[in-house]
Amino acid sequence: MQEERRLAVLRAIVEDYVATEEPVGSKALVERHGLGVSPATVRNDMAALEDEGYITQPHTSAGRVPTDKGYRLFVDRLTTIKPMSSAEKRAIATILDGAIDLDDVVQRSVRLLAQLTRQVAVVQYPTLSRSTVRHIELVALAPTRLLVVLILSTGRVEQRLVELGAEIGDDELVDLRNLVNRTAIGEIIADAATALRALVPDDGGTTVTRAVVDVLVEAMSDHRSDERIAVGGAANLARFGDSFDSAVRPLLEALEEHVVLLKLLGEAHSGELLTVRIGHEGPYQELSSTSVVATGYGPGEEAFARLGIVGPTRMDYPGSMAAVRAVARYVSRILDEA
Amino acid sequence: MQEERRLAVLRAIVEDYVATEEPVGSKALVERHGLGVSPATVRNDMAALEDEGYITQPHTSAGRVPTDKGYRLFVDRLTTIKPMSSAEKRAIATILDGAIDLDDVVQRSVRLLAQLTRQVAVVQYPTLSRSTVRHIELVALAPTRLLVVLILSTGRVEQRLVELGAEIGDDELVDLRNLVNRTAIGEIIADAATALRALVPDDGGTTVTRAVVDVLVEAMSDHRSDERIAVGGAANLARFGDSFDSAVRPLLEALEEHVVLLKLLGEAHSGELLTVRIGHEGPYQELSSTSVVATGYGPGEEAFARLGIVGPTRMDYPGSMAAVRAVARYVSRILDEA
DNA sequence: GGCTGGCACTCGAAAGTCCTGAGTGCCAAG
DNA sequence: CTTGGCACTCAGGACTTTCGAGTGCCAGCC
Repeated sequence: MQEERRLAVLRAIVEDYVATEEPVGSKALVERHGLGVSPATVRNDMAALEDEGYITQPHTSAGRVPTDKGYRLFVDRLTTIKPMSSAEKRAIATILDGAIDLDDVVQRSVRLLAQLTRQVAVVQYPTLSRSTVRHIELVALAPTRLLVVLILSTGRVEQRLVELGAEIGDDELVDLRNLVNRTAIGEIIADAATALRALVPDDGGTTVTRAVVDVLVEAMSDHRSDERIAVGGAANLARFGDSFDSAVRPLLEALEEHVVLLKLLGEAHSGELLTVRIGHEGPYQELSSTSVVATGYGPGEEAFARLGIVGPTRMDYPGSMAAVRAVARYVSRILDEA
Repeated sequence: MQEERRLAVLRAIVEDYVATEEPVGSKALVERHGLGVSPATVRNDMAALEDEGYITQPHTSAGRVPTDKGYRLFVDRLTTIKPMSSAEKRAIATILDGAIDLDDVVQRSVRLLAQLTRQVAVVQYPTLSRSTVRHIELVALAPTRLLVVLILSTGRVEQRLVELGAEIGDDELVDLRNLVNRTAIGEIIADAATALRALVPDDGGTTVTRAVVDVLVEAMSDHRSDERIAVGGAANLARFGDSFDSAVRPLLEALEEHVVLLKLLGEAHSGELLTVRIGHEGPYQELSSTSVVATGYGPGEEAFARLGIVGPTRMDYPGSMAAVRAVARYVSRILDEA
């Protein structure tokens, strides 16, 4: 039972610290939370918690502050993700349902997430890798130049300009269009790419076909789009006027490094597991005072991309986790329907 | 001649202040710049400049700082835009020539501009309004559902999902595709929209045609894309650790308000005029300590979108102006070729 | 054994004080 | 018009003092 109270104390410390941004002392603690014991008792507990590494004192005579380990425990054992209010749910639904295409869904999600959590939100665009080919369109812009449009099952549209080495006639164009579509439609892009490549013998084939196939294969294996992300809510960083150098500056710099952000979000696994990475647990030393709350999303069981929020270690974890999870679910549902 | 020297003094003050971020005094001024007079003389000039409102003292006994009016004069009369070094020119060329499509051009421009100026860069996506229809594609996703793809002369691709009220057969689809393409291709989108609308009599027409036309017209008149912009280099704001509240915070907040940024960039006029808006000259009071250097860009003589940088009033105007102009020219040239 | 009140102690933050030097304005002389 | 000289101002840094929130520990109590 003392054990239980200690955890209660830790929870109280985390909650107060997150709320006030100031080290919390024993007296304030008993006043604000109704733990039925005296400050002295709490002090003993705090000493114990400190020994175990869950909290520290910034300086000798000040209140306690949770350590990364403390937050970890808080997240793992003391948090029940509070469900979103029905008003919030409705807001999510209305905002996301208004989206007109995939890009719009992503952009709306970012804004939404940033607003809900008042943190920096990051959403990865769905990756190509698991999507199938829905349609390929060839548009003649000039006798020797084509616009190749690749439409995928996720709604993503990739477009490329091709300079053919030679002229192409209308009939030829129709034939080619039929050919590539027959070959690729319905296939997962990896398979589509190999099938297309097989159309062109190693030694030759017509220059035109070769050019078009090359560009399609390139577009399909282009992992640039795997790395595309949308970022929003940078303005929320302004709230952390204090701790500017330690927390805001490095984060601000990281925000433009999409590779870094991707790594922070983590790998997209299947299943919908919510990941919380606290401070030093992350891969970047400079970001040791920022945490990441992220999860995968995608239609059905597949998680083909991730989304989440990035903020200071001192953040409202339950709230953030709830928001991230809720938005991910909604986005997944929308992708399901599409 | 005293008049001339006074301007020299103003220029020296601006340059020093921009470089050092500290109020500049008479003594330091004569030392660092080779004006062949004594500090006392400079002091007289400074007093005069202050009377006329070009500079002020932050407090009684400190150096002088340029006012917005001072910067204005500096930009208008004391600045010759220094041409970019050939190395810089080459860098611009290589980076922008590597772009694969319109979006990529815009995104690369933003990064480039941010790097060159070490400020926040903003690039508006080319507006729809002056572009023509290159091709319209209809893809059947399901018997009652179409993907409508609208390809414009700028390389922009707009896509919409349409729920038809009824099923559509293959032949019907081909006919419809031909019809809309015949009607719209080559037209400026405004004209294309009216022409398309004329296809459907007010009282009826087939539901399918009506649905497709509606969505096309909507896509063509969708001014959402007029408001699309790319932002980059927010990390550069981190350099202004001082003056955080006055300069960085409001700007950081504005960065997400694309409407605000668009207004800052200004209207796209034709011609390539470089606009500099200093501090309070801008439309937003909260941004009274930020300046904007922007210009229009676009193929040929038409400026159909704008790009520029946003930063503190205390910025390197000649350098920023040179970079903005150079990037705009290059982007325009690329659009010319495409 | 655990909880509590009491008490001496620590030490950061805020407020007060002093001092220095960069910078100014003005004046009389060149 | 320029210059050297001079008295004056005042923000910012260094130093000191004060204040109080918070702590650790101990002896007594349940």
